[in-house]
Amino acid sequence: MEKQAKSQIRNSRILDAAQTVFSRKGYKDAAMDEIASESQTSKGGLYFHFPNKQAIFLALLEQMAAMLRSRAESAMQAEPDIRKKGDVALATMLRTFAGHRTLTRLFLVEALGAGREFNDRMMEIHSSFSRLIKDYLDEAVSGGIIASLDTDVASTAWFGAVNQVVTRWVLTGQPAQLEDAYPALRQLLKQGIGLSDN
Amino acid sequence: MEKQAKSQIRNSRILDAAQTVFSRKGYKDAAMDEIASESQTSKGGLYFHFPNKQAIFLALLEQMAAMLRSRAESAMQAEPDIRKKGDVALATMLRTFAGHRTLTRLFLVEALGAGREFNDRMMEIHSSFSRLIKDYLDEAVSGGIIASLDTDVASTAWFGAVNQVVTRWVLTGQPAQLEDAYPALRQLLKQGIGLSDN
DNA sequence: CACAACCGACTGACTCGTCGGTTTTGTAAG
DNA sequence: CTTACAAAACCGACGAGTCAGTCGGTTGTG
Repeated sequence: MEKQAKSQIRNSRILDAAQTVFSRKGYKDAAMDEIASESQTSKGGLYFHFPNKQAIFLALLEQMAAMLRSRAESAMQAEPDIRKKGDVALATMLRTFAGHRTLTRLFLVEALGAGREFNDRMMEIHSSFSRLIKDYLDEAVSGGIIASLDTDVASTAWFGAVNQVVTRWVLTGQPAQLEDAYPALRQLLKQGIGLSDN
Repeated sequence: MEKQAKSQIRNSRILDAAQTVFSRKGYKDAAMDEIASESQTSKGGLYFHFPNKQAIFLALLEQMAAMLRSRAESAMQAEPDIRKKGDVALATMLRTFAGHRTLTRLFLVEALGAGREFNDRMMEIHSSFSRLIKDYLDEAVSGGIIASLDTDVASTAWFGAVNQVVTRWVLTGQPAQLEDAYPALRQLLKQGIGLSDN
């Protein structure tokens, strides 16, 4: 096997291991030694692939954010009916979270308290999602689908509502199937902006 | 001055200092030595009043939770109109958060990622607030004010929506006055459960 | 042979909690 | 009033452990 491919494999094995350890211990309590042994490598190997601990964590966050964003965006583009774009985005998000529980845990729980350095990055990621929602809401407003409203607060609130439902699921396991929350959440959000449930 | 009163003062001065340091550094990065010097005490003094670092943090969380709960509950009891109970509770919460920014930061940001030991306690606190909301929603449903809905998901989503708006305010300072988010948030939440804005 | 990839002992910095000792306070007898 | 004494409150040096990151050396591949 060529070098590059092998290195690539190591790289993602490290990320897998980091995901496991971070989500088991939290950011601060996760030791590089543990990530090393979990990924069948050594401390030196880790530091060959990543400059420091923070970079590994950020890579994981970026990975999750990219996955969520791309899936949500393509799902929305594939749906021509503006009224339904929000629905498919929500359904897609829930499905993606449901399929990546440990990454979700990192993304929603560990990342916030991991230290001041991460808050900026996390706020950017949060903003980018709120932005996605805000653009959708603005489009719906200008399209005359819904009445004018404070889309800044609304997108933040929407994001928070979904966030909390997912966080509860991650931490307590309720609802057993995350997707079960979809109908109620959908109605709540749509009605909140004055879109009748159809 | 008698012993007990002085001890009481020390105790709360320690909590004040801890609040400052925890919110400046986060839980893990906050050193007991720093809390000691900030509270004009010594390490030994700290450990005379509290068994360990965790206990100090939990005491702060409990303090914030108790304040929020009692204010919200008494505000709701003072309001006879069921339709308006939610409004006054929301307004009270926002006002309380706005008046205690550093405690809010601890409560919503630092506490989540502070370690596995805190997640259980935090989930209990979250639940107790969701419960408060759920009871209100259930009362409104059985009173025929609103149509039947999944109050579990709804209360979680409400909590999350408020949570996120407050968190954004804590981390980014938007909106400048937290209370400015009240009208939009109020309409969003009430409309979401099918209560026309009055 | 050159260079990427990898190894793991080691260092330096840090911090929780402890403990022996000191000061302050309340109390009560002289 | 003051002396005596116990208990509460407080002090800070230190033990013991942790862990991110380094570095000199090794292995494998083109």
